[in-house]
Amino acid sequence: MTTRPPARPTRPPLVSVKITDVAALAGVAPMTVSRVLNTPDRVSAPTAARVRAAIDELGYMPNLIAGGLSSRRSRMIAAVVPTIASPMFSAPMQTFTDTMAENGYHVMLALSGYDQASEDAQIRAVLARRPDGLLLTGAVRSPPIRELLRASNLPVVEIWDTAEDPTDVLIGFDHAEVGAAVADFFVRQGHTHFASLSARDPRAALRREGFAKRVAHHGLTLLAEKVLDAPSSIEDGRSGLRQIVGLLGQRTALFGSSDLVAFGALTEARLHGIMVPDQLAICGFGDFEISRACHPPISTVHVDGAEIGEMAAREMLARINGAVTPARIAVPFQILPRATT
Amino acid sequence: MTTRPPARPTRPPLVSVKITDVAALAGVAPMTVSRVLNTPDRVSAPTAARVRAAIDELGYMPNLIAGGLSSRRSRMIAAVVPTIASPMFSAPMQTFTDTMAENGYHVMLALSGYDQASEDAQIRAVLARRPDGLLLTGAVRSPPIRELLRASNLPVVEIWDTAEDPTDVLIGFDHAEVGAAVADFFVRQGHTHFASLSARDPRAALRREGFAKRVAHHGLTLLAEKVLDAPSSIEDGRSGLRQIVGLLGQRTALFGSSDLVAFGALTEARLHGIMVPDQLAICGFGDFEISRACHPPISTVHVDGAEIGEMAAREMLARINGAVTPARIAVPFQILPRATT
DNA sequence: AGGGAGAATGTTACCGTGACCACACGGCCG
DNA sequence: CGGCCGTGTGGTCACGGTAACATTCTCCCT
Repeated sequence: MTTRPPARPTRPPLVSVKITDVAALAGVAPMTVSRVLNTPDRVSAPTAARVRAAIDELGYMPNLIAGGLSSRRSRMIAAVVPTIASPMFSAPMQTFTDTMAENGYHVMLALSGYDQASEDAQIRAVLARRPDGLLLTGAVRSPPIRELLRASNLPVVEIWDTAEDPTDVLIGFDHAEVGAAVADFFVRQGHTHFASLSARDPRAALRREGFAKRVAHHGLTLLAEKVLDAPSSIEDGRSGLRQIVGLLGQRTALFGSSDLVAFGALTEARLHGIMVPDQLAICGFGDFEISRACHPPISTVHVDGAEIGEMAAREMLARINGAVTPARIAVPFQILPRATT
Repeated sequence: MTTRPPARPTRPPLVSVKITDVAALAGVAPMTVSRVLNTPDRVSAPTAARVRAAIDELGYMPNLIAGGLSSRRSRMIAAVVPTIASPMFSAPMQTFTDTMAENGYHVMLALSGYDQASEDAQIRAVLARRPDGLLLTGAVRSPPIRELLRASNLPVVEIWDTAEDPTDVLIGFDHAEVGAAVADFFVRQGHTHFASLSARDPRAALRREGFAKRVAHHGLTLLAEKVLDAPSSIEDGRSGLRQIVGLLGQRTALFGSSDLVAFGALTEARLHGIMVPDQLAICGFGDFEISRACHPPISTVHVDGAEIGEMAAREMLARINGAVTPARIAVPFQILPRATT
């Protein structure tokens, strides 16, 4: 799938000014120019001023490719996420990228979809760029890739998941616990009949299973479990509800794998004349804006994607700078009861 | 704002296997290994097979940093977008990144917010990485940056906009025309009183102005124009409607700068007991999923963000490979009448 | 049979920077 | 007053590849 572009003649340099030109104009050695840019406190003030003047005059722009080769630090992080079309991943990517940029790092984006092989391929491909760190979605499941990453001693931050044995650092929560907590929440409200509408992705599956197990544990009835495509959309929620509507009883509690699914289910339920929450209670996941801002507002599980992205960036920076940080960081989740339960 | 990370000791190489190791094992020159990877048709089949065996045995992973320095081709594109939190930008970024990846290019992501100075800074920062091309949102407005980009002879694809004089290639449409078309659409439906709810971003402003001018041109009445924060959300649409609700007449046509704003306005209007579309007609912009999948479905302006991202990728690849492509590519937009007009 | 073209591979010389070590200089100490 | 240390700066070379040119060999044509 990753095709090499055809060979082409060499392109002239983007900007022809290089560090030696600056050095010549300022009357110093190239190394001193490099120090002015990278370790300014090791250069005397007058020299630094001369160098900066030369940089401005020539419009010098350092070549980070060359610098990266020489220093073996690319000042770049690679992020492999399934998609940025869902708020679940775009929110943490947004804050992660911002926070890394504030600290002089750029983020290379690789989209893996929901396919395991594609994720492995993307990880291999980005490693060829020698990133200073890797941001991954979910724990790495492929053993050879895990080995590769561990052996490389590269900072790896995995988000949105828990695992017994993370590759390096993992920031997330137990999705099965989320499903169980939602089941308990419904049970406390007196529900006895349940259903779920869930995306075909590993984390959504864990939530669905956690929900189902807890329902069974209470000895109550799971009327329907419908699995939808990933990433699942409002439309998936609507069509999902249409498909299970015949299976629902007088009073059912529905767990949607994301707020988009929940919103779709809510929309469709009302069109069918089903009273929410009296006949159908609905709880989503993710606390996306839509669940808060629609009417009636949808009960959901709050998890702070933006916060996770920022934490991931801090962990990444700490690891890059040699700090030893805990291997697993639990992020709290919280059920937000609103009008649909 | 872009702080350099503190200096650190050199990191050991990610993978210690280099091209010379492969060459030694295969009994060929390093250059031949390079050719096997980059121009396989210039290597005899038996030699290529030996080299590939050596690559597999050693687990060799090429270093694109080194290759990029030597060849002056980074096989990387930098994308500067305001945010990926809005479907407006995440949709084209998704398809752009996918399409570039299929062709062996990675995408470096830089988020500029809606601040001009930040965009300039981000462009300068990413240029230090010597990308093979630049994807920008909207035409570059800063003259020194334009000059820099033009002089660098770098493929630059600007999307989501039109301009008399694009930096290189521009893919988009005239936002003022969109506003005018929406006004005409409302007028054809017999509307005489209008309002707009619009984000504080340059392109939304153009749509709003185009709308207002066309309303004035028809000699009709613009009751309210409310400017919201960017990127504007459902909540902005709701609070915006609350703020203008007192100004609205018996029958008003409202133009929202995005479907999120329109959805918020719709939600709030119904809570106020305003009949949609009889008392308040609403048209959004963007054809996001929410406008299609909510109830009642919201009339909107369809523009295909995913298509734009893919076109941008094709243009980018064509330019990188030396093709001369047209400077301006007009993307059609289309008003989709649904239940709110 | 000689020579020229073209294919396959090797050799050399960088690409632009930063790590490392050498070195000059001034001040402070015993 | 000599040696020692710290600061500021310069010189050299390696980082890991690839472009460009050189070389070898084969095959085919005249």
